[in-house]
Amino acid sequence: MKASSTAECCPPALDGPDLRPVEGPEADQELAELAKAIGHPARVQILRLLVRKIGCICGEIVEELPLAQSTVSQHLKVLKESGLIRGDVDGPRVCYCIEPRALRRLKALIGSI
Amino acid sequence: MKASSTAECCPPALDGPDLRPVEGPEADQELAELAKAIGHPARVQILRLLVRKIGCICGEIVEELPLAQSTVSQHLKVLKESGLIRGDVDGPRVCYCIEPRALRRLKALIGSI
DNA sequence: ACGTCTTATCGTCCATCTACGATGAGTTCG
DNA sequence: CGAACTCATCGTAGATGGACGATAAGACGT
Repeated sequence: MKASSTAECCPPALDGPDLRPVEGPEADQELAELAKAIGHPARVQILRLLVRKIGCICGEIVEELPLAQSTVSQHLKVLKESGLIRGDVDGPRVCYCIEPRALRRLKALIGSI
Repeated sequence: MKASSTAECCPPALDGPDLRPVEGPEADQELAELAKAIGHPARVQILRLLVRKIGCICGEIVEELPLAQSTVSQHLKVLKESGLIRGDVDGPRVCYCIEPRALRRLKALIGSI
C-alpha cells in the first residue's frame, strides 16, 4: 500500500525525554549550531512553513519563498544538517518535515539561558 | 553618591509585556537576527556568564574565555548590537549585563515556532 | 602632565555564507 | 528507451564572519 498523491512522511515521532544536559560546553556548542541554523530569515520561514503545514511540504517551499530553487535547496540542507528537519524521498520528490525532537531540544536549550 | 568599587549597572529593568507580534515577516527577521547573535559558542558562553553572574561582569569575560581580548570585544559588540546585552561605562571599564527584555523576546519568538 | 590600565577599533588573513545559473542524478510516464 | 519532472550539487562571485596582533581612545592615580 502506498499513499500516492500527497506524501505520507513525518511519522508519529514517538520519543522519550531528552537526557542530554542543557548546560556546559557541549550544550553551548549544540545551542550555537541550532541557533546558527535558524539564523537566517529564509530558514525561519521554512521552519514555520513546515510546522504550521497540514501534512508536510516538498518543493512547494520553493514557490513560497522569493528565492531560486538552488538557494532554497541549500537552506534546506543547512536545516537538515542541523537536525531540525528531515527529508524523505517520495518518488521523484522529497518531503520535508520538522524533527519535533530537535525543535524541543532547541527550546530547552534556549530556555536554559 | 556613587558605587565605587564594583559597578552598579544592570538597573531593575522594570518593563511591561512585549507588544510586537511573534509571527510574520518582521518577526522572522527579528528571530533570525537574534538567533544569529547566539549562533556562536563563545557568545552563548558569554550570555550564560552574564545571566548566572551575581552582579555583572566586565572584562573578566576575557579571562573566562580562551580568546584574545579583541576577539571577545567583537563578540560583545555583536551581542550588544543584537540588543541581548548592554554595556555601561563605569570609569575606565565597561560593565556588561544582559537585557532581560530582549532575552524574553527571543524565548517568545523561539516558542512561537 | 605622565604613565597605566581597560576597552574599542583597525587591518589583515582565511573561512564560511548567500545567492544565482547550469548541470547532474533519480523517478515516472508515455 | 526517451522525454519530462523534481531536486541536489557544482561552480562562481561577492559579502560577511572569526581570529589575531597592533594601535587608538578614554579614565585614573601619582
